Amino acid sequence: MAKRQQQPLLNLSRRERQIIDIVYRRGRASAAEVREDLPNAPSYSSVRTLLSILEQKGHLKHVEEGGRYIYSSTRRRENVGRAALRRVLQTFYHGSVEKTMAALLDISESRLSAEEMKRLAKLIEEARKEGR
Amino acid sequence: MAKRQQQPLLNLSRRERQIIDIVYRRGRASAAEVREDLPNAPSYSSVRTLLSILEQKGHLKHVEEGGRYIYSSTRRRENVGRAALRRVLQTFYHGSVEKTMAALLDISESRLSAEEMKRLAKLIEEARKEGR
DNA sequence: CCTTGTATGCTAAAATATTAGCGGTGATGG
DNA sequence: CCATCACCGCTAATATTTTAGCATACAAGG
Repeated sequence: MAKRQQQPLLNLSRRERQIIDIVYRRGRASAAEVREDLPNAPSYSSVRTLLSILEQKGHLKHVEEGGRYIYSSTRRRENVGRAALRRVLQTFYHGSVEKTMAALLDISESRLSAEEMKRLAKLIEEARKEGR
Repeated sequence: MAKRQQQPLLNLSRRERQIIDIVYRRGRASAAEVREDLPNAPSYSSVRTLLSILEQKGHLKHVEEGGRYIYSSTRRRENVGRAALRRVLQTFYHGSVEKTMAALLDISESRLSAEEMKRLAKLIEEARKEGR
């Protein structure tokens, strides 16, 4: 039974994916900036082509700014982030939030300040109350 | 400045990615099972070709079982999961564990039992102590 | 022992993705 | 006013991905 195609992002080609990733990471970017971040960057011309395609497919939009195009996503970063998170959750952690969180804490231990920890604890506490 | 290619998984084609995703999700799978989960599933034959390619590239391995091949990943699910999590963290949440966690709690609120919440709180508490 | 169903390997065609070249435009500054 | 620079749109060649067909093997059932 073929699944429905709920995730347009999962249907992108390799380059398209790399590029859209860069745009999300940066928030907004020109063709030149995208190119800077691309592994094995192709010609400037190629990057522009891909950007056009992504725009045509509805993933990106652009505004002209000082004569050049600045691209950004058409979808809310927030939503796409959640979808990506959900995917990781399902694919690698059997849907277990607990396991995912443990992993998350783990990969970032050194970077977490006491202050952040505190806020995290609070987040959990709140979710706990709400869930009741 | 072109970045180094640290993530072999980011270099896969569309179908390859979809397939490897399925294998991770299932843990292990036959060609027929993979095909079941593929959106817009191509022929059985095509799926097998892709599986061979992925094996050749070193992403998958197989064992014969009752006359057919059962595929699984060559890399530890754990490690790949973390890499994926790191990517989401960077791409959508500016590297903020706190924000990521908030989102994680958010997408799953209904699914979280009180028991789980408790364990989560404990996890945070422990990380907190360790981090001191 | 033959037929059927389910697999595999190998091969090649068809479809898509990827790349880059060319011509044109507008801004800048000598 | 002209040369240069940094863009963009359009087009087309090249490379890769994706698909499926065909020959074969092996096990199970009649």
